[in-house]
Amino acid sequence: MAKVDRRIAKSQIAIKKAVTELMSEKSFDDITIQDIADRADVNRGTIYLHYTDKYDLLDKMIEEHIENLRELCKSAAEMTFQEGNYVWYEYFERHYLFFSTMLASKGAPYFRSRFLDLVIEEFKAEVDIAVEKNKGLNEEVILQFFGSAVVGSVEWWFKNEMPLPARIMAEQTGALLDRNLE
Amino acid sequence: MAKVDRRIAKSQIAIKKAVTELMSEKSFDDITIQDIADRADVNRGTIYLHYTDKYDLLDKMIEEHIENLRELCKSAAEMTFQEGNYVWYEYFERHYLFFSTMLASKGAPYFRSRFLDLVIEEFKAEVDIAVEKNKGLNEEVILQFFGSAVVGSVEWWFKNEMPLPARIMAEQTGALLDRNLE
DNA sequence: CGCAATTCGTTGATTACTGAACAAATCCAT
DNA sequence: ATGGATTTGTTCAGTAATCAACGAATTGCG
Repeated sequence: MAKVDRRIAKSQIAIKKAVTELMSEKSFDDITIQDIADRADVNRGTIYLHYTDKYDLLDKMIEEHIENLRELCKSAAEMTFQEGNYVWYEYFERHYLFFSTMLASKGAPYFRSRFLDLVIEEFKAEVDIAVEKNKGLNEEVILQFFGSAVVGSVEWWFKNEMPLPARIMAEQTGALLDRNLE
Repeated sequence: MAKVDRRIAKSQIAIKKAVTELMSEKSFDDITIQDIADRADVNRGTIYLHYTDKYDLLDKMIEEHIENLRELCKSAAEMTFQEGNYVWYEYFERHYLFFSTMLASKGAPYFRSRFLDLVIEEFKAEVDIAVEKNKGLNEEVILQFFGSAVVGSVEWWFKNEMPLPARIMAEQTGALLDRNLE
């Protein structure tokens, strides 16, 4: 991909970091563009250079993480669910503040459904393969069932401040998936 | 003071941080301008906008810290040595990486003498006051004696990875100074 | 030593960011 | 609801940083 000007990269990183931090402190509705600019140490106008408003900014942050998770799936295509899950949980851990605020705060309920959509989408190929294990079951039901299970597990993990190591979470939820879908 | 463009502030902070980090990893002589630019995530040319070369850069970093310590002395003018020392030790702690590499590494022996000069300079006023305690003693000797003592204590503290809390160091060296100069 | 490779310091054209200002929209207490 | 204050989104001229390129100076290896 064409490499971006490092000034753009730095500005956007600072802005996104600022939003994540602010969302862990107060509701998204109460965050002003000026708040974000101050926290990011960036001129208010700079934000408008990259995003039309704060909703667009949050959308792009969400889409970026969703896209990154999708990319991780590609590289994990040949793995078992246990191994593949671990790649995801490492990513969650690395972006702890973002995911915990996104899944915990009421400010961004949209993220949860966006996240669920991705999980289901990534499951589709696997379910096709595991036909004999699930004969007589409706595919949509299977996808919703296990998709919700995965999302709920991640939510529980963040809301309880990661009581188990990522490795363990990945192994256990991975085992449950392997047993049913592999 | 006239507020500086935040782009300038950010660039200079990134550059100085990069130098400090690199100096803790290798000798100053082995650090190239490109190294600094890479670490600071800044174009190589940007460094030349602010500094003539890496020696000028290091000089300005040193002078800035010396000046900050001098400022701290002003605000601590009415304190005892114990209290005033604590203000210094808090500053040392906050800039741990800089001071430990500057006092430990062979790359910047100049800093030590610059630091000693400052300590002696700041002691001068106090020694004038404490004449009766030190009658019969040459002022230059007193200044060198206690200046070296302070610098040596700080060096020991950093070289041994701060074995005592800043608070204790400040109290104990402060007590020794109060006993002799106050 | 001699030569290749790296680093240096500088240049010029381009782009991103800045700060200040503005009218319009929104918020909020009375 | 009304008026004052804040926030928004946009504009503009000015400045800093970018990237690519350059010859000159240094380094380091065979």
